[in-house]
Amino acid sequence: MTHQELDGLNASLREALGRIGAPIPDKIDWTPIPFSGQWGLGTAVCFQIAAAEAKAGRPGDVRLRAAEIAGELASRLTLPSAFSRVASENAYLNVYFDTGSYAARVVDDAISQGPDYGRGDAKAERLMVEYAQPNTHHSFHIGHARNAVLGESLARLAEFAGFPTIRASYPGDLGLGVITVLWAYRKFYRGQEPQGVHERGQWLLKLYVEATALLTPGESETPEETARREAYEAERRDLYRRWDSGDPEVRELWRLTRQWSLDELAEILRMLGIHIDVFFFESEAEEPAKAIVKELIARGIADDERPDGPVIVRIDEKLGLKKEKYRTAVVLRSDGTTLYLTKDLALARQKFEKHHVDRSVYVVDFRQSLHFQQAFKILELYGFPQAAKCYHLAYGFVTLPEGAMSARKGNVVLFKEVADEALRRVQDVIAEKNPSLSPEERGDVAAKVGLGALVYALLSVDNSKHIVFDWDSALSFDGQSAPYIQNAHVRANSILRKGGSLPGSAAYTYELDPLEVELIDLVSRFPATVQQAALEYKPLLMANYAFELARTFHAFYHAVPVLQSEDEKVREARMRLTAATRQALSNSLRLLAIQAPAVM
RNA sequence: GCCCCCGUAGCUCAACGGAUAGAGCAGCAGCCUUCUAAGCUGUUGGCUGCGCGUUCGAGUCGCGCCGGGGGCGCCA
Repeated sequence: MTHQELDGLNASLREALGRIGAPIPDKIDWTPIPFSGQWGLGTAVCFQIAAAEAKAGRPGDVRLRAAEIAGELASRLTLPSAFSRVASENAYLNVYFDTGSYAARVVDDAISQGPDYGRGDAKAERLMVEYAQPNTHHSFHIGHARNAVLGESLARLAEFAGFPTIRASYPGDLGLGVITVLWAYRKFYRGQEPQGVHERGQWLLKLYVEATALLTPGESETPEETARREAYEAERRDLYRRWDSGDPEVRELWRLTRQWSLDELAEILRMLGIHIDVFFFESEAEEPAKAIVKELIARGIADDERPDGPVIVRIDEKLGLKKEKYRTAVVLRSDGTTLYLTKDLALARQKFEKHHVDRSVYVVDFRQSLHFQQAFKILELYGFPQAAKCYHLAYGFVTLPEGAMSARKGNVVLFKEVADEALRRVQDVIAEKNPSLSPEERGDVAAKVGLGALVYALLSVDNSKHIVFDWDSALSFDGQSAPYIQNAHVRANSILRKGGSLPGSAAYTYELDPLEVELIDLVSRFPATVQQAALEYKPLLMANYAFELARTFHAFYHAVPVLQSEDEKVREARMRLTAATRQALSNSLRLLAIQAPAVM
């Protein structure tokens, strides 16, 4: 649907409205008609007109009158050439495309544009997605995976939709948790270093769990235990001081162990197909954060209550709100040290000024909603115009059936464990379903399908909802799942491989099967879905689209012969439709950060 | 006390203010000498938490309840 065609259609409609003496609305919305075997656009303007007439005093039933208007319009509308038929149905005015020419255009576009099919026009605004920001000295669990996958899919969608896009990560590399690990390392494991990227990363989590147990008051401690714990606690505090003052030995150990975490993170990101452009470290935000607080005080936005209190911003008061909503935020402790919020303000400024970001998306769990609302409002008060385009993509937790995951208690499901298990399960399925695959192919397919299943399970639930992690549903290979979509891609691929060279063009002038029309319809909607998913920051829309497309293709595959078509012209047209579908499937999966294997 | 999120089929979830609220899982009945059965077809299943309002039209928007979760001055 081009702008010219839509304009032409609207012009004819306005003319027809004029002829029947009806008021002409400012804006006419056309939406796809619910699928009925032929494909077109419908508008509900008749409802609006009938409602307006009723309001002006015309008696009678609005719905009947709308149907009457639709009927009159249908008989008087001069149809632009792209359309073949106009009808009044359920008081809607529907126009139907010339299916043949439209189908050919959709299929030709998808095939000729290939991996770029659906790419949006370049946009002026620069967008940054901040995600994959786990704390160091921990290991990457399934909740972090939800974050990483959401952010990556969003970044891919935004980029493909036309936004210059920067991927940013903000690891938390300081704080009591980090110091706790360092303490345990120096106390019990000095000089040790497990071999293997994941082993080292996971080992730090083990240290953290052990240390936390030793430092947490027990239920019935003996006096000796209490004394020991308090001694440990004093050591940890001392270590924190030494880290803070820049003690070379402590800093060196911190950097070394931090690198272990970052190495593991890099490996996991590689598995997920994620490349981060910019790393911001929390430990590097301290000074810029202090600087911004000074400015906030100087501008009268922040109130300095030191030495009796901290530096605060009374946000509601500054905004003139009567009810408490954004409340009061502390931006600097009374001892002059910064907080998470302070660092986020400094980080935002760096994003705006150094990276020239116009839209800034933060993929962070929903518990931090107030934190981000406060941060965005303070940025607005400061005067950053980009503050209005800061968006917190809040997502719900991944919990276990028995309750929340807790790194402290050590009951976390690590991403790597799930990935390994996914691989094992896919290998089993391959052995059963497709034993002819070579060992090399098996490994490759298992990685794509296993990880794909996990990624899809995390993306196909609205980000506002919690996910209860369950091995069987997270690694489901049936129904609404990545393997189902990948399998549709593989089947299309298989047809095309057997069909020989793809015909350069084909006509859709024969009587199309309803499944062919539906397939063409879905393929044609891909570009609009990209835009909507990117602009609304909702990878879920793409996840749903990919499933719909795969489902329709599977049905088509069973009901409609392609290579076995008796008519050569029909065979060519269906081969091209299969190729167009394969392209839309492949592009959709790519935007979900899921790989599409050629065989499975 | 205030703020935010969620409530749709037995379970897990979809649905630009628009046409008969849809999928998957689970259940039941079928389909592999035919392009990969990780598939397809059929079938069972609903006062969209409750009430009022706005609208030609509400699962969707507004207000008020109920239930669940989260957050609220020196944690991150």
